Amino acid sequence: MAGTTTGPGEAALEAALDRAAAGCLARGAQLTELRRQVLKLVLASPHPVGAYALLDQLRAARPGAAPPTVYRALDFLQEQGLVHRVERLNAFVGCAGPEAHHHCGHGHDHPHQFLICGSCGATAEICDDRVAAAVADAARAAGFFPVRTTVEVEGRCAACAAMTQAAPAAVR
Amino acid sequence: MAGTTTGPGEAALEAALDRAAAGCLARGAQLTELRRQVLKLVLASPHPVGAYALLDQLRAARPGAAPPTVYRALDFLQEQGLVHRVERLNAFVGCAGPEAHHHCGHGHDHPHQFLICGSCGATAEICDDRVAAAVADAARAAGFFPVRTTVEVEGRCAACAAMTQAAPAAVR
DNA sequence: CCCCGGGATGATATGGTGTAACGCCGCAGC
DNA sequence: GCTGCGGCGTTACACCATATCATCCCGGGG
Ligand SMILES: [Zn+2]
Ligand SMILES: [Zn+2]
Ligand SMILES: [Zn+2]
Ligand SMILES: [Zn+2]
Repeated sequence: MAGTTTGPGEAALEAALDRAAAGCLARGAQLTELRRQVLKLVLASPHPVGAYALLDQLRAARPGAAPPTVYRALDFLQEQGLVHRVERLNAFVGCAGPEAHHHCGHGHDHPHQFLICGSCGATAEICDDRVAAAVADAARAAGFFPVRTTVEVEGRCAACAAMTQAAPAAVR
Repeated sequence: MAGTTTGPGEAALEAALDRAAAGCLARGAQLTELRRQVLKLVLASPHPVGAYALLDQLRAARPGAAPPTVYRALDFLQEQGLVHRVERLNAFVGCAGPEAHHHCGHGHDHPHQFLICGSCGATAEICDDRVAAAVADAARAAGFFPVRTTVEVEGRCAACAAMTQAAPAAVR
């Protein structure tokens, strides 16, 4: 195994960044060096990462970086569908499947849901059309015109649930 | 009409507070004067209200109030299912139907979804079982054990959508 | 009566998150 | 060259949330 919880390997990471840059160009936008650096940090993190944590890491390469530096980059990356914000955590994650979603018919502003483990912090992105449809239906039934939907589920991931059952006392 | 966007009338408000107090007692908790004041402020607001806005209003009655004062009260009210937090807004709203939900089989920790108008700020709470079921199914299908679910839809309410269509330039 | 424990509140301090506003620079395009 | 615009640096500020310790009250035991 190359990296268990350390994120993707360096080579795969650079390849993903190149793909992201190409996608931006195709949409008439530009993945600048700064934005690329921020995206790299987000993708390299195994868990959602706060803006100020990104800022700390970013300062290694850019000593003058300040909050607006990273927030502007994150806004851009969100518009490009490369990064999502996790509202419950005030944190950011790389999109799990920017090109996989193209394959299943979704653009760069695709519906998504998060499964957040309250025990280990792991956050998984899923893309369930039934959920998206149910939410859109319920909203329209109330005379509402949905634009953007946030679905975040807090609970236990499979690994943590198994561990809790095996050794309940080991948590604390 | 008693109050269009000014929230419920004083009498209805006090009645709701009395019902809330009775519900708390039934669950072995106590709606103290402070908590009752905070709940009253939340219920009186036609829109989601931030903790510091509540604090400002609360100081009229309690000059010494500080952030922990209002946050502790809000935590209690959330546990009692009398108030919800809107993650996207970092704000709080009174639960739309604490006793209506009992009627349809939900306890004081009931599933709910928010429809947030990005134009006028109006936030409606709905309780759609199909949405709740779809989210729970999707989570379990991924081997995840859901505990608490957040569903928040940003878009346009019926009134704002109609207005935008009638006079597109009137927004700005 | 005194002591004690727990719940609620008061009070102070600090940390975390996000944005406004201004200015500079480089690069088209006229 | 001037201008418009996008990207970025820089400063300052506003808003959101929690940690920590002290105090008060009130019911239960000794
Ligand atoms: Zn995604
Ligand atoms: Zn876990
Ligand atoms: Zn509710
Ligand atoms: Zn509206």
